[in-house]
Amino acid sequence: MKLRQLEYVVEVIKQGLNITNAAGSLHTSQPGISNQIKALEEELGVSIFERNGKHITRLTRAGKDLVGHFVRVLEEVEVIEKTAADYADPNRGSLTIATTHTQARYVLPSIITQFVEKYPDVSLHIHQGTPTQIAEMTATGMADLAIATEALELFEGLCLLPCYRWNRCVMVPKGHPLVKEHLLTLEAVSQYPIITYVFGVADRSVINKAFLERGLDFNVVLTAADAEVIKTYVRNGLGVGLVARMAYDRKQDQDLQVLDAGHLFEASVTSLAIRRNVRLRDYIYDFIEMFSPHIKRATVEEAMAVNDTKLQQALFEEHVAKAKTR
Amino acid sequence: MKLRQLEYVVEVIKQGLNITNAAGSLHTSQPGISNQIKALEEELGVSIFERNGKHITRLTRAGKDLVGHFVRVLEEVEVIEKTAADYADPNRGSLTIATTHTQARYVLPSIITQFVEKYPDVSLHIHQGTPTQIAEMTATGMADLAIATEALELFEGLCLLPCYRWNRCVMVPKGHPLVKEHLLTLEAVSQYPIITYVFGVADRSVINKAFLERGLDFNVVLTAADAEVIKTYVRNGLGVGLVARMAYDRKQDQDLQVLDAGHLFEASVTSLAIRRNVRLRDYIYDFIEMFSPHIKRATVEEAMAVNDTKLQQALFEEHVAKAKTR
DNA sequence: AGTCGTTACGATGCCCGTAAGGATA
DNA sequence: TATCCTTACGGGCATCGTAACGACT
Repeated sequence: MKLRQLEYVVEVIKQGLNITNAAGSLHTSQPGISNQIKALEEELGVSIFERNGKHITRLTRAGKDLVGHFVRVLEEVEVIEKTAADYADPNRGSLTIATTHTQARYVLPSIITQFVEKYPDVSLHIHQGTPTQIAEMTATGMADLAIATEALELFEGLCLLPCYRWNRCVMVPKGHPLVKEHLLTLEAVSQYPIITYVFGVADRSVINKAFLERGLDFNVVLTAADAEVIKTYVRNGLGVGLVARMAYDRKQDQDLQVLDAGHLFEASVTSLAIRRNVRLRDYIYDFIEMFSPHIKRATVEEAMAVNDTKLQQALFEEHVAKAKTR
Repeated sequence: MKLRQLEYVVEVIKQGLNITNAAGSLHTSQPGISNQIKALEEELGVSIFERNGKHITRLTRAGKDLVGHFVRVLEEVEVIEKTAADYADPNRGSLTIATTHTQARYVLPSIITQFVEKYPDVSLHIHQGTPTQIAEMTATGMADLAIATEALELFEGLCLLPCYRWNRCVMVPKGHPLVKEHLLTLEAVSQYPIITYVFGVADRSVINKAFLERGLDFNVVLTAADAEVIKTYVRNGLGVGLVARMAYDRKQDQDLQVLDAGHLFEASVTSLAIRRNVRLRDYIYDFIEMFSPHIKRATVEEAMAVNDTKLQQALFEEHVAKAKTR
């Protein structure tokens, strides 16, 4: 039995039982995979794949039973490699962060700056996407960690850590009538056309919920996936922007006026997700702590060790309570 | 990284950091191991062993951290092999039982007979030894399961399942004065020289405890490791035998008389031990159930899954309650 | 002097990639 | 016909065992 053989089997399954595609993604030849899998099957004395003529149709019962163990072996091998890398050179390696526009544009820059200064030999990659894409990238191992406010909890195999609490603000052009309001109210805001996030980004549903609970009609004239686009239309006078508070840039947004809306909406929590059963490099633990100081290495390891779904939920709630407001 | 390299490292450690011995036990050459380990260290970028000139002195910090993972990979590989073997041919394979004389001679024969009839293609091995040896053989994987009354609980990495409860009897030559006693008492027994087990076998301490609690002097003239030896001296008139009840053989021991002593001593429990994190072949589960019908496959798997020492203890006690008297 | 690990070297055999063959949709 | 897996084959490379070397106890 060879590790390569296990990898091949797992990749063929990942590629939907297609050896050709697996060969492509593993940068090797079809016959190589075909032969190795056959050799493995012969050594084990059981077929892993059911073949109809010259096509793979599905896993055999033995195959289904075995694949889980294959995956566990390969996961453990990965742990070995990462552990060794940390001893070999704790400050060299790569870090891939999957995140949303909001985090990448407004929250991460200062932390990233700190991080690259401390770890100049770590090559950093930021993948931007929707919360769902982010979660998937992390679950499949393409990214080391995910940072987002939504949809991370949906993925099996991810370990979730709440980082910070945030709320929204209203952005208007200078001199807008809303500025004169003594204390901003939902009623006042609802008088104007609203520009805000699309659903699935930045916990949009919280906004709808707030208006609906007060029985207010509100007119969303435009939705966008990120605050920069929203701000552009606010500048054009299309309506009032309803965005995350951290999306306000003191220097670049001097032509806009910000009205805090923290008292109008339920706070949202931005979380960080990592794949379970993975060893993180030392510098990743450090990054996490830079990003969210209350999450120490021990906190992460504790959360990773919890396997029961209910306990996970309980631990998550406990951490939510500790998350500070940004 | 190759599985063979991981095996080599683990074996070298098992052999007390001696490559030469590891080569011997793995049936390969020293240079092969030396080179493979060096290749692994190079690939991982860290030294696993500390070398003083040309001698291995100890594990490096990285080595200590990594070896645990190596072992886990190899354990999982073993699970794969056993699982595959069960699909390939569920009734072919081998079963190695490590046990004491008492079990091997008096308890196992009937079960073994049943078993070989049901599984003629399983090659059966019985290793006899002291409880400590038995436990060690099982912990190191030399034996699939251990059956004994003592010392099994001392080994980390073993999963313990209570099988049955048993007690002792007094064996005397025909016509011995003790036979006339209406109900056997410790006082009566203590009047005669006693022949029984050595310490460390068949829960000998229970015997001492019973006499001491009653404040009785008792005279052990001879101790032996197994009941056959004890019976021989009883036949020679050296004293009365105090042995496990199941050591009485109706046919061969017709010249001896048996007096039950179940009311005089605390019952002992014979247990079965298996190594943790191991997949057992289907027929081994069947053997266990033949041996101890209340232990089903699910019972074993449940006990194996419990990792916390205290919970293990609790589960064990619970099973002890279910163990029947033989 | 003996034990033990490393280096050197030649032969074996495994594995990879290319090319061709056959089966299915 | 297009897709896809298998078989066949030749070249390259890793690995194994023997033998010699060097270091430590």
